[in-house]
Amino acid sequence: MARRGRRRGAAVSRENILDAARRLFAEHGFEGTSLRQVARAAGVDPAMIHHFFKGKDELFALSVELPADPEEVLRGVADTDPGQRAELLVRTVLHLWESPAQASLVAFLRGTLGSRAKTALLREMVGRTIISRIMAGVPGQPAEVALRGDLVASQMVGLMMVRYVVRLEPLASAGQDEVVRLAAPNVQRYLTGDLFEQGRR
Amino acid sequence: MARRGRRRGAAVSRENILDAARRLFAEHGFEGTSLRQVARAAGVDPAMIHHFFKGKDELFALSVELPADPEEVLRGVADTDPGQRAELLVRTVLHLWESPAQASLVAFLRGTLGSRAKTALLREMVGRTIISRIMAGVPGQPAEVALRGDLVASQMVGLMMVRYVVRLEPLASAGQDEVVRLAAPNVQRYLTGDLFEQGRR
DNA sequence: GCTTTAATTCATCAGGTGGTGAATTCCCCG
DNA sequence: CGGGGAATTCACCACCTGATGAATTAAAGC
Repeated sequence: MARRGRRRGAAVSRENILDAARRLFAEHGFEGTSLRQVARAAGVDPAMIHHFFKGKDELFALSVELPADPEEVLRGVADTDPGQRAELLVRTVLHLWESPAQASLVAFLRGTLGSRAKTALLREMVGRTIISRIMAGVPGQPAEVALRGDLVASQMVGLMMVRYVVRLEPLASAGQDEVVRLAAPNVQRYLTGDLFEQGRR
Repeated sequence: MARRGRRRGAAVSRENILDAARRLFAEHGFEGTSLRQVARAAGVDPAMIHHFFKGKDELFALSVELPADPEEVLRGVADTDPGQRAELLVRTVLHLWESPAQASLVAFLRGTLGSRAKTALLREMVGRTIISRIMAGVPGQPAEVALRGDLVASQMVGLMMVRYVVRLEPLASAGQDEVVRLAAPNVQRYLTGDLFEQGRR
């Protein structure tokens, strides 16, 4: 059934492989996904993967690479007044996660959280690149701002995990606007609020 | 060097295997860890694992099983006035994660988040068991309480991820008391605060 | 139209995977 | 002290893993 040699028509196998890889990595993680599964899902011989990519690592890197440049996505956020930045930040992140990029993002998290070695990559990326952009222009001593950044990250990461990875209901099905309304005030406190207030409410 | 037959002295191999499994599952996740690696780390023949456990699944389940019964750990929390429950909740969870159980907990998360199938397990467990205990006695309509529970979970999960799995600095090294002071007010808002407040601070 | 280049499959490799059955050695109970 | 049962290792099994090199076919460039 599968004749040998080049197929007729446009050459789309490379993209098919990337699509299949995205899906499978998102479902089963990095080590839980085999090249043969990917090839089968893409309707292609396993050797094609090595023809197009150097190996499993490169396939993973290219298929789940962040489909959007964090700098670009967060540009608007960094330009907003820190005192009202939270709402836009939450909205922007939700928007990104509900785009076609979702499979890549889940795959990235699943593959990346799977092992300690890969987690280091995520730490560098989230830590230095993303957080620093989110915190740009926030007043305060550097040490304090860094701590605030981690706290913001903790809330955002938790939101992504619960809503998109674990999919806890009813939060997973809540509307985007509702989630923004619910979470933004907490994020805002981490960003610029009084961290040492006593006996609120 | 390794003689055949039973070793002299006390029989500790079973515990050695469990310890090694905990460590390796925490570092490399479920599929990233092989039985032979575990056996090697435990200084034992691979066949021992099948002698003591039914297979890799049971080894994983037993080695990373929650070392503390959620019901017991959260008992004090559920008994506290909901209006001041957040501080105790955060403190309790931090305490648990800084106990010897940490390796098991990280292993549980790593193994569990690795694939979609295993994530369902976590969803059931966190969703029905843990959250319902945390939210016991919180006033409000069931649907609203469920949503509040998910929000609390999002902050707690994010905190665990950032502090213990990804280990973002400076949050990872912050003192327990400080983290409680920083995060508890936000958790409290999710628990019993006004979720629809406008233009705070 | 011919040649170069890329896409595709096949056959195969060395090594790792989880798992099994039997043989050997020791502990513990009677 | 004798014997039953548990602990331990060995020798395998069938299968899957990522990877390679050569052979075949089609598209692209001239």
